[in-house]
Amino acid sequence: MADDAVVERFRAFLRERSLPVTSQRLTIAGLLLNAPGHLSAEDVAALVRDTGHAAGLATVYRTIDLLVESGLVVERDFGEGFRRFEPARDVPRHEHLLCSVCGAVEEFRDDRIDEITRNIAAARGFSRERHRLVIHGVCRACQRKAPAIDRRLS
Amino acid sequence: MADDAVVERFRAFLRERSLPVTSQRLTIAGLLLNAPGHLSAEDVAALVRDTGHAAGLATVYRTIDLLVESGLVVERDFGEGFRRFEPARDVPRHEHLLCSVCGAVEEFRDDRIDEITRNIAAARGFSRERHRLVIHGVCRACQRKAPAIDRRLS
DNA sequence: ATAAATGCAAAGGGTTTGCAAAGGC
DNA sequence: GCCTTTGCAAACCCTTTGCATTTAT
Repeated sequence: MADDAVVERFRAFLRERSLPVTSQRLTIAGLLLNAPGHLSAEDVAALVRDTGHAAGLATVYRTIDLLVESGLVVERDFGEGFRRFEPARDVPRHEHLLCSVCGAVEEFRDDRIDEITRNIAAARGFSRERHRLVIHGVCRACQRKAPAIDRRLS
Repeated sequence: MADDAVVERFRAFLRERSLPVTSQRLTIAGLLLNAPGHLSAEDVAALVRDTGHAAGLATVYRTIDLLVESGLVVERDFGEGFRRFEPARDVPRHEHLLCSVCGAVEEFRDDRIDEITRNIAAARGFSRERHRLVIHGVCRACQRKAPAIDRRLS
């Protein structure tokens, strides 16, 4: 995993910038770039530890910054009080559903959103850079568990 | 302003809960509920000071919590690292445009967004609570100033 | 050898909380 | 008078930064 295609692209990015290719950077990149997505910085740090590697939290943050600058990772803010990061591979214009019970994130894509936001922005004389749409709710799995809890509480 | 209709509703909310009606609470409610919208907690605290009143920042936060619980104020998170609050009066389902230069917030409404998110959630077995759509870009006013800056930088 | 990255701990911004003093009911 | 709020400062969470040490080039 430390030498797969997407990590190679990060390595190339570092070389272009004449930045040292350190083992921490490769470890973090290898894990985050191949993760299923939507990890917090702490999640990444935990992954590093769990795979038997070592990297301080500050280094995780600093490496994530580089991955974002390289365009290989994108930053997400779901209003949870912390940021999440996902590999750019998945990015081509998708939106998110966030489960308010378990924090799970699902993705969806709908071209109408893009078109609508484009039109709205144009009508307001707004130069649109991007948009963020998040649907908050309860995922299927948590709904199955929820009724029992509701009964207990009421 | 301290005794307008919407502040009366807050007063009623406090009474229902048997909570003391303090001058700080009325001041904060009167200012926030009648504000043009999208204020941070610090904005509210500054408003309090600027109108010759006094209330500690902690009290501002605590009172905002009550206003949110009462449903008279809604909380917004535009990913700026802090939260904003707006009177619920404006809320009937609107979305936001956020200027990434000056931080100005504009609102718009589009019923298709609601319908689309409803359908997406249903298709995923997601019980939808709400959604948040923010268009990030540069507002008309900032675009007028930007070209000069661009030239200066390049 | 040089310049940069690392790790740790301290600082930072927004927000919350503990506790003595003040105030509504 | 009892119970809650208030104000202040300390604590808190996530993130960034300063600095001595280690590492890539």
